[in-house]
Amino acid sequence: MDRRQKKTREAIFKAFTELLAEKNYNQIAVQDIIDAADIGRTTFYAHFETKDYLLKDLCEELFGHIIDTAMGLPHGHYHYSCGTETDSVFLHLLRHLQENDRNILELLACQNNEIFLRYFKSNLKKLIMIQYADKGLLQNSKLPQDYLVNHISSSFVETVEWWLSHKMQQTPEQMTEYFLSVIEPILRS
Amino acid sequence: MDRRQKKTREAIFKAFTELLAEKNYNQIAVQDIIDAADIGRTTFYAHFETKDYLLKDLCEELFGHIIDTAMGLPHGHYHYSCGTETDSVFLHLLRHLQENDRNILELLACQNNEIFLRYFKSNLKKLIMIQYADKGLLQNSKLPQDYLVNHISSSFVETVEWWLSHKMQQTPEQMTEYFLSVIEPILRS
DNA sequence: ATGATACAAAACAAGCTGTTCTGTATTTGC
DNA sequence: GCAAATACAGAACAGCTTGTTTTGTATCAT
Repeated sequence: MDRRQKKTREAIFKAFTELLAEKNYNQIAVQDIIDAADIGRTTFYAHFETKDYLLKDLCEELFGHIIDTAMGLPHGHYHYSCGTETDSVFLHLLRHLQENDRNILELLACQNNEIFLRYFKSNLKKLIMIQYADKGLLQNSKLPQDYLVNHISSSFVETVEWWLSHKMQQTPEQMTEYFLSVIEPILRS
Repeated sequence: MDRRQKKTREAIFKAFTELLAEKNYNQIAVQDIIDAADIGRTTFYAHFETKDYLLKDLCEELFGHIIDTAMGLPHGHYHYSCGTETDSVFLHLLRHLQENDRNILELLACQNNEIFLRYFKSNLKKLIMIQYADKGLLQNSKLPQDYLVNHISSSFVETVEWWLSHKMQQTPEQMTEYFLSVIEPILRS
């Protein structure tokens, strides 16, 4: 990709992220992003058709990255103690979040975080399907599988949200324990 | 309250609700609401400072009503078999939703439903505190109480959302069973 | 009946949007 | 290295939305 394109694209993402940390999504004008990114008006519209598409692209880049690394795909950054059986993907995810990779925390904690949480949840579902379906844990229950998957991913997202609202004072290990103690009893039923 | 005020206020709510059923919140202009409600421009701004405040007021009226009736407060409409011990408040709520009181379903199923689900969840928390805290069920667990309350209310909201996404083909009783089988194991721990 | 209140209509400045045009800088292919 | 392609800046634009102001009319409460 053209060096210039990449540069402006990231400048827009950066400006947008910073604005989201202080303002509501609805209250951010395209003009604000243009000013903050210090680019020409034409340039923005050359990259993104509209503000909504910008958000969509940002989310895909963000959560694609997060989920990929959680699934152990190579990404050239330090891999914690993954590989251990007891180390759940969820602990890995929480550590990843704590590291605040790509300023994702600002976005998850900002107003209108529903937008990001929705993407987060959507990507989590895929992850959970892979993680649990193989082991047959989703079959044991009397509940419909998609209800269960939805419940698990929602619960994880809520756990993250709760963690953020408590300023992440708990350790990732502690949060994993909370989450698992709310989820595991159901899988055994 | 003045008869005229009440009339326009409800005309605005009605127009807004109908617009939300077909359009995204962001895509609805104040002008659209004014046109749909068939009122003067000045009148709208005399009632609501901005579109966001309109939404806020609508939510408060809506969920205040829902939660009040769920808690058994008198509201002059048919009360199902409430009073029975096994009849949970949640079943009552689901039946209430199925009845589609005040077109709340359109709002919960529309785009940008996060706005309403947020209010829904917030009101549910109060309800759950009252419902469970008295019985000491929230103390048994090793989990922080507010984590637990958050988890329960979120799970209920997610249950409703799942129900809606499946076009409410399940009975309220069935949905209550799903919900309780996901929640009760935790309360017994 | 009368003063207060709610509303309608129109006009207004200000701001945002998305596009188009012209001209400049940078990159890529050869 | 040169030339064509590409990315960008700046300005100007029509169209729309917003929130306010002004003037005048209808309805309510007492």
